[in-house]
Amino acid sequence: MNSFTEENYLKAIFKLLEKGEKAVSTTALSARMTTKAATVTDMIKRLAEKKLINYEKYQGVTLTEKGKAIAISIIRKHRLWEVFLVEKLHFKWDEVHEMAEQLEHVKSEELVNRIDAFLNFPKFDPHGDPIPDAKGVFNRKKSVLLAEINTGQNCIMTGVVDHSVNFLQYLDKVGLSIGKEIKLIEVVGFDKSIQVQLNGKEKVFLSHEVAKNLLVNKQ
Amino acid sequence: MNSFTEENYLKAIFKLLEKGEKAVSTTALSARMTTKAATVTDMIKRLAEKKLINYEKYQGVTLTEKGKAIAISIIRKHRLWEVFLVEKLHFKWDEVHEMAEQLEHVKSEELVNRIDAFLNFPKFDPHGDPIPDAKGVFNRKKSVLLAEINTGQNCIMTGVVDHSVNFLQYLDKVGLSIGKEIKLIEVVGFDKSIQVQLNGKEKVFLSHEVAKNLLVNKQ
DNA sequence: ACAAATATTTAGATTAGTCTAAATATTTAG
DNA sequence: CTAAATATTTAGACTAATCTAAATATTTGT
Repeated sequence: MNSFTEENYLKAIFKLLEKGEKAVSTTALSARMTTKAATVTDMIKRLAEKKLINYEKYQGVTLTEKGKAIAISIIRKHRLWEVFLVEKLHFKWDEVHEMAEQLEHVKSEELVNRIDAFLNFPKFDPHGDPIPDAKGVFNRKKSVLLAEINTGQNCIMTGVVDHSVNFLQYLDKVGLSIGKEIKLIEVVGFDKSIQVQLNGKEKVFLSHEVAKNLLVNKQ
Repeated sequence: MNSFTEENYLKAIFKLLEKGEKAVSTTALSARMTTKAATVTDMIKRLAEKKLINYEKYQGVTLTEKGKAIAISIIRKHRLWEVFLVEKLHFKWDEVHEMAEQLEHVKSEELVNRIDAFLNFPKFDPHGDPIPDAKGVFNRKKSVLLAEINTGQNCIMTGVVDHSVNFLQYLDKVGLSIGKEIKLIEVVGFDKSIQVQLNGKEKVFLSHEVAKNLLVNKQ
């Protein structure tokens, strides 16, 4: 079994690799982990020993398949717990990170899969980040706020920022729900309200306030 | 902050003290923690240093108020998580211990209190053990052994003494579970086995050994 | 009561994860 | 292209939690 620290290093390496570099430097990792470079060198030697990362002196590291699978499973647990904390325990989306950092290390595949089912297999966490499935497969695109996309862009609604009953009821009324296709027709400069087309059919107007609270995935 | 290990020692000391002794010996603790006596001596020195336990060489240990409060908070978390796992994720009551052992160390008072509310403030865990409230007060309504009640008495099952997988699986099979109504029909003098009626319906025979391991609240 | 048995502590070692300081390798700028 | 700047690794040390072996204290049985 791997320690919390090892799991955290693997997660950090995964996230840094996701940014595009082909290998992660000791310095980048030490910044991410808020430890010293010497500490990172020690740790990556141990992870390489365990065949969780590929490491050559002075050349940075990459994940092996085994290491990558562990990193993804930690990310899956982190994001599912975040959904649980927000949806079921009504925490705000910006309060859950620290708790999820601890919960992600609870060791039980069965537990995380049951949480997944309990939450009805969510695809995105409350921050709009995609949740890998039980096989480690996930949609790599992060969701963005509807208020931040360009005219003409086609999207799929993936979540909300504001979880208030009022807001959810409003969405229901205008016909917006998770999975709905949304195309941005135009932005009105005056108040930044927008006109969108739903499922290639009805067009509706949404205030900037509403657009700031809707998460979408660009298509 | 205290480490997982420190929290586990405090919990173990609390449980051993509950058994009635006025101090916990190094040997008792080493058996409970499955570590060596020498390891326990090191650890209790550290806990005494932190003023979480009272310790005098060769005299065993007791908990300070501070240590007791921590132990109770760990027990509260453990039992609430067990209720969550059984009630919400539909685990069987004999599958949840290991997961709860990990979850009990997640640090957030707010989290455990919200879980408590989410579960509607349960008073007993799935094994029938009482759950301390947010102030550390146990519901002291002490359940009694089924073996100790009188013929004709109506009870509600609240827990078990023996937590072995074997015993819990046996109970499952005969249809006994927390909350079940049990009426004592008769005691057979020969071997002290008993006949009980469940929920005013089916009657079943239980050995004295089983009756000695079932906790009930008289109605 | 006192020797044998048992319990407890001390001493010295190990591993994971961290640090600082020094050594070495790589990258970059003139 | 080489010297300076930067990045990385090595060496040596520290703490928490554990161990074994040895020393010491307490308890028990005749």
